[in-house]
Amino acid sequence: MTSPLHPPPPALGAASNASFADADFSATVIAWQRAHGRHALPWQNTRDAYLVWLSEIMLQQTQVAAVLDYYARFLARFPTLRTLAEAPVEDVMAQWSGLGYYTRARNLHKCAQRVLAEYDGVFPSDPLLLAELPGIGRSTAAAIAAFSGGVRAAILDGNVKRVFARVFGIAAYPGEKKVEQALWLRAEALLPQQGIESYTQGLMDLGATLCTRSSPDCQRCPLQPRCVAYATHRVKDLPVRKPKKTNPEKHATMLVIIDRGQVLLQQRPATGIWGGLLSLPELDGHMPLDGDGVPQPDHAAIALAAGRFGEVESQQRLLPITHVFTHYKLHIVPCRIALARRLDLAGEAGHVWQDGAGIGQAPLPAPVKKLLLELFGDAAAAQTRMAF
DNA sequence: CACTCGTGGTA
DNA sequence: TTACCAAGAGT
Repeated sequence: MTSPLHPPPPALGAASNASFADADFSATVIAWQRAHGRHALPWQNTRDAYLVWLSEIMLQQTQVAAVLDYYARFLARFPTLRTLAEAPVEDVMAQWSGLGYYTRARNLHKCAQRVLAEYDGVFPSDPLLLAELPGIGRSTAAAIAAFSGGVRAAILDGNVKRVFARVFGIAAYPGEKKVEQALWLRAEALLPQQGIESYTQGLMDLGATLCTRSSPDCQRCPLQPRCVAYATHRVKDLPVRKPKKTNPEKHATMLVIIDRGQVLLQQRPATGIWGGLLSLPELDGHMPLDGDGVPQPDHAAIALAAGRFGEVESQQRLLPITHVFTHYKLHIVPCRIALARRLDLAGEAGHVWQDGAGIGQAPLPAPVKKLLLELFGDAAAAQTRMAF
């Protein structure tokens, strides 16, 4: 049986780790980074662990272009670790609204509070200690330690996995435990003795700018002479794709209950999709299926659900929205409901009336915020822009 | 360990 | 349009 790794991994143990050592590899990456890498990103050219940490959390599974605006706005609102730790979590969620993976925002807040309480507001420099903090895993801990403290520690993010898979010709799915373990061994063994910051940034930059998933620029790559995938014409086939599975489709009816320029919002549970965000109340219970098997709530069911909040004056089905997640597709049928008389919300825990003008600042999921901004017109959108 | 968790860009 | 997936972590 042949190993998917190239060259075949030796027996486990410290000695096998050392067998991957290759000073020329790191020297090549470092030289390339200093000449052609990125040096002007907002979170670079600093050793402030707060600035580095925030960027690393935002950049988890999120591309640089999507982070830039959020990073600037977040720091304008929370310029220091203390301001973040002492802020209400709702404010943190509002700043994160639209960026996705909202557990990151809750863990960010928790982490700030723990660093303040346990480390007097100063991040530890040891990656093992960093990795014990909420939201910081092994790779993120290494990146923070390397960039903010010059600590020699290995990262293993999507960029590194892709570069390694190609350069070393690793023809196995990197998400598989055994393969990932082997990748960590290489990552540790290839670390340079000097210049950990340039090396770490260089791996990220190579993956992000040259060794991209699609249409990589091998002609400009400093690792091309030693790239197994390039030599064997397998660049397009590596890294091995994740085994695909068919994603389910889900349906939700959202109630857009409007009264006197306000819309009714409901706090979502802390866990699960859009955890901890505000959103529109959803219609639960069984709904009759139409010809395509799509649940279609009838007017009576909608009126019954909305009746908890007031006397329904009118209701109107809005255009359906399809929102695609990584692992399923959600079909939203929004239903606009006008109230003739509003009941008080005592006994309706987690519900709140939101001014139309404040929608842009509310901690809402992206599709819900988009829908409401359209419904409430340019006034709410203008208010959003003014706030920044 | 397999699964969950957002959003926007790309082909 | 559909499918894929990017500076991963938590469960």
